[in-house]
Amino acid sequence: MTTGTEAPRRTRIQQEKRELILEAALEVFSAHGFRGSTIDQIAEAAGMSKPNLLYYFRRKEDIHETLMQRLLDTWLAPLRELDDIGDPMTELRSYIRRKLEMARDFPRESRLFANEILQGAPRIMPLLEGELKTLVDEKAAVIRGWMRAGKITRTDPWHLIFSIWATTQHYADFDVQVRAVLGPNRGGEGRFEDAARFLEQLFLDGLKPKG
Amino acid sequence: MTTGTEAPRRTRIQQEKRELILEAALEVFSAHGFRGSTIDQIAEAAGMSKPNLLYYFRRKEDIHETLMQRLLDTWLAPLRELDDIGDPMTELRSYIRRKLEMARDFPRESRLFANEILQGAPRIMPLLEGELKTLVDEKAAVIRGWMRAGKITRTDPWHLIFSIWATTQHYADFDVQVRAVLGPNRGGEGRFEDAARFLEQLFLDGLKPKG
DNA sequence: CAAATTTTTGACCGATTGGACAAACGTTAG
DNA sequence: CTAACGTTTGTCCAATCGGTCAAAAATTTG
Repeated sequence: MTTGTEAPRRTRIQQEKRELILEAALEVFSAHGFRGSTIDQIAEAAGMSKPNLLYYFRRKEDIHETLMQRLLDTWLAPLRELDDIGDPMTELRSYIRRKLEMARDFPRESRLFANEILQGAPRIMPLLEGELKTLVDEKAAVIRGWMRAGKITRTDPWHLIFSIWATTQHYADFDVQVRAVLGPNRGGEGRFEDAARFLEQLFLDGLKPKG
Repeated sequence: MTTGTEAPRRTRIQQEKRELILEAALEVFSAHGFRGSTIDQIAEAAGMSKPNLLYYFRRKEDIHETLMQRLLDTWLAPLRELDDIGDPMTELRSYIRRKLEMARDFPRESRLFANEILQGAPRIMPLLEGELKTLVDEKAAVIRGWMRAGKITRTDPWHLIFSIWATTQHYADFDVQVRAVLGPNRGGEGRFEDAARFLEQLFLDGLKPKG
């Protein structure tokens, strides 16, 4: 009995070109959404003809699916690293910081994910209800443990996680709005440091155990 | 000299049908995005034929534009109500609550807006840099005044507003994810009350002036 | 080198899309 | 009633889309 996903067994050229296509597709999909993007756009961004692209990915959806699969792994990595053993405040601080760094360094990935969820997550619903829920429940239990031990203020761990997701990803997904509102002076690269300072104060001061 | 936008001078039927179309278009656009939606889908949702719909709105973009214009007014209403004179804590609490209520009662509007921003706000960029920035700057000054007066903890007012937007709108835009993670037990209608409690604690406790 | 294999391309196809149009149908005011 | 005006629809069109295919070009393998 072989596994469902067979060994790909790809050529050197196949590996390279597939990477090229995925990079181009990330650019295009994150900017226009799945239906808003055309194979031609992706092919042009990847520097090849449409039939050539379709030689590496037989369907448009295959590109998107591959992209989403890769994304989810790296996307949830910061939460996976939240460690039961570590100091609660330090753990939460570095989680927030890592999430904000991802918003800064991988805004396209964030927007790709946001697009998918906005449309009702038609392609990753099972993952949300399965892998993601399991992970969040697990980490919520960790946080709840810290609360029970009096290390941090008691709150709802799930909504705490949601609010960290929301605030950090906001700087990637709503980037144009953030920059427009902050204006040319404060909207430059420094906005992420300002955001980091603000979020640290908001979450960590708020979570300090009360006398 | 007349204004740029002439008086529409519409029939009773025109008014009714245009409303019907806009309602249907909100449903469709918010679910699939602009490019992901077709005129046929909107026409069917509005219970009329495509040519008939095009009799009321000459182009697909016109529907979207009308929808966005209406949206922005109601969308920014809560922030406009933030009152210099009122008690800071009360004002912020009701702002957060109102925003969360909008996420609960008008999720389609929220997603329509999120979609537009995600795509780089191609159709409302001037509004963001103009009207929106002006409003936010004005309210940030109000908040800063409260901070200077020692009524609330000092932080960055702009990022405070961003984080309120992000956390509240998250419950509309990422609704499927929230429900998937909370599961059938906690993901029901009660999730908004849980969120309200959490956000109140997060923001208001964090903003209480320190001893 | 030469055969086998992989990669690339131009031409093409059916389906879908946004939109035009004129004719048919309804409504309303005189 | 009837003429004028507003509304609705069936039909059609050009453009775009995702995807196919066979043949040419390039690469790998023996």
